Amino acid sequence: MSSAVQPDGARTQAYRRIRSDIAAGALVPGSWVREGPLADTLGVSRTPVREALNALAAEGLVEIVRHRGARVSSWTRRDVDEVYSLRALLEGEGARLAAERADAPVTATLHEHEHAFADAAADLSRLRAVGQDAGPALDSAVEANRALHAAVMRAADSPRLESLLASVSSTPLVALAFGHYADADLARSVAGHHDLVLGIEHRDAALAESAMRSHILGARHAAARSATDA
Amino acid sequence: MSSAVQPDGARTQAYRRIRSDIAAGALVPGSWVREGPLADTLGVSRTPVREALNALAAEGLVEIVRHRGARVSSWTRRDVDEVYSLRALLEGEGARLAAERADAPVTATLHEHEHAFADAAADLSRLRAVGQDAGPALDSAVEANRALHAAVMRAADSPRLESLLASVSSTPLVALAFGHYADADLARSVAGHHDLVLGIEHRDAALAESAMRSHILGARHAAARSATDA
DNA sequence: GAGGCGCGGATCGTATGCGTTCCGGCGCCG
DNA sequence: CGGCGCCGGAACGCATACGATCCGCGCCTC
Repeated sequence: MSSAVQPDGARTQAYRRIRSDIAAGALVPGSWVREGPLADTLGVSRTPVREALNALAAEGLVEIVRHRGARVSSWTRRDVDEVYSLRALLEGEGARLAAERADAPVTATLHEHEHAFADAAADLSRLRAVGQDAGPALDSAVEANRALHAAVMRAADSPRLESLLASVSSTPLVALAFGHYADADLARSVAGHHDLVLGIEHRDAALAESAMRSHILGARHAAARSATDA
Repeated sequence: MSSAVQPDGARTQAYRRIRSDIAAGALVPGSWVREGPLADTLGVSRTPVREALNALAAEGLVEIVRHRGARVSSWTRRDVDEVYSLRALLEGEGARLAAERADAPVTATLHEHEHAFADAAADLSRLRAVGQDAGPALDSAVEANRALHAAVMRAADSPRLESLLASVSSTPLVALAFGHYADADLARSVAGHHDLVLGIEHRDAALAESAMRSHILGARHAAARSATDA
């Protein structure tokens, strides 16, 4: 009846909805996510909702207890540290690979890294602009940041690495962290990204990996500030 | 009618079955896994089978195409390399953490690393024994190897790292690789594990990480020999 | 008054049914 | 003779139905 009939299935719809509700804070950690009510809200049946919950459980966003249901995962300080350590490890590796492979079509299935990195440079420019404007367009900074990281992973050209990273980055903490970004943090972030792009463009794997690692490990502290629960 | 009525749900049953069938080679890469027939074979309905397939898809063991079904993933040489690189990265990190945390109860939720590592030493002994006997008890070596790696990850005390590792180790390649182990490989493996345990027991993070990395990166070549498809 | 026990309600886990989508083969047309 | 469109069959995606399991609460016993 609407405009779009079936862009994607009901399952994906449920998945996105629950995910965004968690990220937005509408679903607080520890609260239960009932299948029935959610199905009614979305206008679908319990089956796709159930599958979406299983997918979210696989990513660690919710915990499922047999015959009890699914509840939103709680994040302790230690969990946050763990996630950021792993992100540093994985994204560092991604940056290293990106630097090594930049415009060096060694293996098959590679297309146009250089082109992909033109985008990355554009993202960096956007970040810089926001850094100067300071403040208002923070959403834009978040988006530029996300795009830059995505460009790096694309250049790394390692689907499984990307998948692993998604498993730990899916957390709403990444978004929440930005809410606690001080201006100094933002400046440091921009500078870090500068080194990162520099390292990749000059095929300096050590610089790229190191810059990415410090970028993430630095962000960890900003994130830690937003971890309130035990 | 059997003995056990409900040890665990039908979903887990289906999951294990499909997984082992893939590992055993009963399901060859590229072939389709139909929901209906499998449900009949297992004596359950399509629903739990379907959920099991989704779980396996999340781990990358099968690929699901909408309205077509699930088929066993094919492994190219490049996929194998990628998996082993990631294992080296993750297990290396695990070894590093294990060495850093060995008998140093800094954070909460740590119990008895030292005790956990008594087990690890025992596993190492078993590996050594097999190394000397050479040949016959290769299954025992596989098991000892698995136990040792598990002990390291336990000592690393990082649930998410463990989960990520499972995502890439789930592959049947790990088991297959041992089938192509030459005696020299086995000896190298034992020596590598020796350094690994040494590094952890002496809290030498660099040694532990390095030993684990070379152990895995070495095993990659043995695994590469068993990768036949394009 | 405190603790154990049984009952009712709610929710999940699985089974089954129906509509939709896609593939493979056959006939028609250029 | 080759390419294109239609049609039948099969499998999936989702909806719905039913039985199993667990929690909360009131009652009974000590």
